[in-house]
Amino acid sequence: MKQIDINIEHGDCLEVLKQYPDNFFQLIVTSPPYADSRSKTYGGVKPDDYVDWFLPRAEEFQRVLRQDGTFILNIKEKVVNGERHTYVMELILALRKQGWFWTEEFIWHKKNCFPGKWPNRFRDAWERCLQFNKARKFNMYQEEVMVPMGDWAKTRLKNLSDTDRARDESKVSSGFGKNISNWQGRDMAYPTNVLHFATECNNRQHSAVFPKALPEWFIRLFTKEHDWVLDPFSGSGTTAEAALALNRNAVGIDIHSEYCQLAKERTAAHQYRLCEEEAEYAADNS
Amino acid sequence: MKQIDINIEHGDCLEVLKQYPDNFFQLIVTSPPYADSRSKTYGGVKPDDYVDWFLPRAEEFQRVLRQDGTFILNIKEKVVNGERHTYVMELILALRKQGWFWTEEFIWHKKNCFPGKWPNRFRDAWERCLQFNKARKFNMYQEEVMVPMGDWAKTRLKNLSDTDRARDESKVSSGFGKNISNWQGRDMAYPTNVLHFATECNNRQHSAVFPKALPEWFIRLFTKEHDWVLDPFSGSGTTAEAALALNRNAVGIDIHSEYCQLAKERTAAHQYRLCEEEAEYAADNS
DNA sequence: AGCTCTTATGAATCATTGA
DNA sequence: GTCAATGATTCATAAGAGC
Repeated sequence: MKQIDINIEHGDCLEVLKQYPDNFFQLIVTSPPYADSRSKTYGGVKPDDYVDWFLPRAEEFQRVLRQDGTFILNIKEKVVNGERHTYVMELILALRKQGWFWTEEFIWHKKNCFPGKWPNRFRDAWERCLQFNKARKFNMYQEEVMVPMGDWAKTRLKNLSDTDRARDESKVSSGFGKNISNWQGRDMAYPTNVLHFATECNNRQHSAVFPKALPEWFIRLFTKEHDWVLDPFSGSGTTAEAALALNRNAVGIDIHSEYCQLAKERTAAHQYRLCEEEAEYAADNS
Repeated sequence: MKQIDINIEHGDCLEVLKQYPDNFFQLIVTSPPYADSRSKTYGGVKPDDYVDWFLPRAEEFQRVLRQDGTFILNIKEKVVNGERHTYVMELILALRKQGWFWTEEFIWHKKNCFPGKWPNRFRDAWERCLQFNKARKFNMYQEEVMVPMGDWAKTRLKNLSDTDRARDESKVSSGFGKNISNWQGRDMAYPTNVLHFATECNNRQHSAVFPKALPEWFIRLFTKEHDWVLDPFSGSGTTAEAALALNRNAVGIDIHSEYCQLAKERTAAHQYRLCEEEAEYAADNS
């Protein structure tokens, strides 16, 4: 049994990452400090300065990420002066100039978003999860995140009608046909690019709204066991905890020592479990 | 009873709109032809040329829109060469330079999105509905789109199948069950900025590009009866039909005469109904 | 009125082939 | 080599039919 490592590092990821070699991490998944929000607790980058602040760090991310690795950026633009700020749009364009491929934009639909009422907008119930890659080919394990198929399909597969196969011939102008027989024996379907996760509102001391299920989903999709996962804005260590629970190695970096302390405590339990298992394994094989 | 007008105009909106005065429309809601490399399908604007093509038209939109009016743009970027093209990002930035306020981005979640499987991406289940305004203050009637809490909860609970529960990974403490208590005693709730509409797949001759419910929602939210609604890329007239059904005046413009013909036919039924009602009204008051 | 079962089809994407 | 057309892949919804 291979050892699972976990490093929680204190400092600015721009500096800390210099210790890490090129092409090291399989996945970077992070929810960086949002512009200006929580300005006291988290450094407080102004919306207008956000891109300039982010880019040098993204350059380090690109260096330490493997060629077949993936970078997931969970972000949402703030409302400034009654309109959505454009720093996320600008960031996407700037990251592409930096050499990243903007492969996809997942939507995280927050089902139990914060209540509230404003005169000219509704509650914000979604965030972006931007997928960037170093190359067009990257590792992806789609089967790991399959979801139960709709009830409709299940009942239908019991009796396969003639017309279900007939559309192969009667193709429409688009040249689209279907072959329902492929579905037989399956009760799982591939998900879409809209993710449904409830925000965790546990009244811990940290205000992170990042539910563990979110990094978990991307870790399962883009890495296999014993791969290395990085969260350069680690906060209370949700990503590291998720990685550990899935038997991946993890590095979490945060500029606040309190958060690092918290993250270390959270991951300690997992490490203890892993050590136990290792000891058992060793005993069994002695 | 005031007369409801409907104009379906044939031509390029860039030209046709010149006949309309400044500050005329209360709402512009449209789903423009998406960028497409194939030139035959719909005018065929190439992704790289999209912003340049769109901007002069947006300038006309800005002229004919009232100060307190709203412009809703339903759009989604295509995948080009394995990554999302950036023309929508660039368009948002360009429209802001043109003077528009980018107030909000609604997400249209298409639950019955197009099937398919690919090695490095999942099915695309959402589109953007970008909200632009001429001023920070604009008309908005939030009560008109409130969702009935009781009914929704009831049907939701009734239809809550096992797969629904398995699919919603809201197994956190704040999950589905807990929120039910919050609904007690409340009939209506404000929606969020995530909209759920299925694409219409009726076996008619004309296939609606977007479901009627989508323009309907925005028309109810941003206009009152007898306001003027514009769809500059009208297609088969879904927006005009929705506007008419809600007792709003509508103008639809499309560059294809076949679509204009179709739109006229669709709206004719509504106009007939309105005339009938008017006649009755007149008879009652004679 | 309900309920099930049947059927049509949708702004999709990718790899390959052909011009 | 670049660009355009073709074939292969696949799920959720509503409308309609039948009971």
